[in-house]
Amino acid sequence: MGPRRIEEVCTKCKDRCCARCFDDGEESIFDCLTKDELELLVKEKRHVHFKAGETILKQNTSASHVVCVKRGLAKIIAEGNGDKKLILRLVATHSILTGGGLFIDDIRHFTIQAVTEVECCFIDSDKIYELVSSNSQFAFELLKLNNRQNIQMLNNLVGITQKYMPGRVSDLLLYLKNEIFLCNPFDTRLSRQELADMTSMTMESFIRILKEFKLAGIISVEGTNIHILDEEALNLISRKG
Amino acid sequence: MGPRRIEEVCTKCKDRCCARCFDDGEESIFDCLTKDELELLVKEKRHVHFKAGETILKQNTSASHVVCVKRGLAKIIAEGNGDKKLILRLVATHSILTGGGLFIDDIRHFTIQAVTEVECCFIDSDKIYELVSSNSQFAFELLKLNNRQNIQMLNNLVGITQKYMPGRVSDLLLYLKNEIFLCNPFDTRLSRQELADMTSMTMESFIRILKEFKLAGIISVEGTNIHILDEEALNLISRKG
DNA sequence: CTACCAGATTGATAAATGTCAATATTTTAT
DNA sequence: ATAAAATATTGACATTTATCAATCTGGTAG
Repeated sequence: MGPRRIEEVCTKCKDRCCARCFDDGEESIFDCLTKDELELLVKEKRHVHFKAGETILKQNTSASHVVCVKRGLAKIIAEGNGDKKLILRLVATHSILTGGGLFIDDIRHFTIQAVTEVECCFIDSDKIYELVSSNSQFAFELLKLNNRQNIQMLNNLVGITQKYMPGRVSDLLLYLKNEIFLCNPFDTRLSRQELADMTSMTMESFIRILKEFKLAGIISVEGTNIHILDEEALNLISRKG
Repeated sequence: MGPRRIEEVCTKCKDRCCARCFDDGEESIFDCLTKDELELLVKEKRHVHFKAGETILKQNTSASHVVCVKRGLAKIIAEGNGDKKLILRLVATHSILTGGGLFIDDIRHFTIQAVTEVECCFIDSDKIYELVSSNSQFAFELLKLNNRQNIQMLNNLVGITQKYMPGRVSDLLLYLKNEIFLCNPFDTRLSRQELADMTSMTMESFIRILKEFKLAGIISVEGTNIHILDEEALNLISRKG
């Protein structure tokens, strides 16, 4: 009944999948599960591979599964009327994604799309329901995760509604460096349009602000590669609005 | 051990307080609690009265309590740099308010302020922790409530970032009628500044849009009293952006 | 009743942001 | 390698929104 047994259930994935998905030292909401519960979770889950650009979950479809991203980078998009879209946040390795409507209307409230190649697992929502009922520590962890994500998104959106474009671009660059890529020259793999969609401005406006920052010596840019040269300047611009 | 016993614990409030706060036919996340659990929740809670304009909870203070609004209207504010503020939503009777940071950093992420006179109860956060641990149905209800509120706020903010002012004002008017006051000529009790803060625009701009709507015969306005004459027009403007 | 005060309204103007079209650059397919 | 397509950049201009100052309004203290 050790982890070995659990791993065998999923025949598709060899490396860090299944039980060990969530057993790599990173904090995880699954840490609190017993072996049996983990086995329940992992049984019948499906392992899926997405190419860059593919849609993982589509807004307004039925939310029968949650998704665990195992490898790669994905973006969470709120789609509005017309082709307006707002990228709410990026998702890197080892996150659980519910699509927003879990426990309520079972409708997804955002679209999730692969930025790079993405490997992930689909788990039945029902399993999550079961675990919330049977394991209060798990419910607690899920509450924490939800709250943390929502506060982050909220702060982000409040910034977008209250700051001028340079402040928003500063916030985005700092977010990318400090919360997503965790290193300094970083390769976003994101198009200008996608970066603009993270700040709620047009691509042209975004490019102009980026150019200003380049001319001011605050950053250097090479394709999708960004190097922050003067982080303090960005902090200042962010605070000033 | 009936409800009477529980009610006696709180000596301050006579009418629909304590156990009966949440026993009036409205759905409530407390419905799933046993009598004993309700008693635990209600013991040591404090009943507080606020005058219009007073701050109930202040952003960035420690989140040692949650608040149940029993009567009156309150607003939830995200305070930004400077005096910038964004009113995220209004809160009417019988809602539980956590201030946002529950279970995470125990810091409040918004300010809650009374619009009219407000009566509410303060409950120790610890009690909520205990109940989440001991009653999985309660954890579930709390998850649902959180998700519902967050999706609503998110949709609202996405609208604000993607629509021009007339669309945002339309959304606000429809929100006030359909989700807060639930009747048609309705008295908001909110100043022009507060209404503007709900749409992330300046007071002057808000007044101008309101005037346009008046001239177009879509609404009539008398002080803080608003009458929606042509809801379809508002829906149209909302959709169009 | 009168003078005051806060909130509401209006107008003129400036600033921020978006739109559209032209051009440059990079990527992809052949 | 070369052509075609997609993405990025730039510029001129239009639109949206904010800012600032002046005026109006209704309520209230004296």
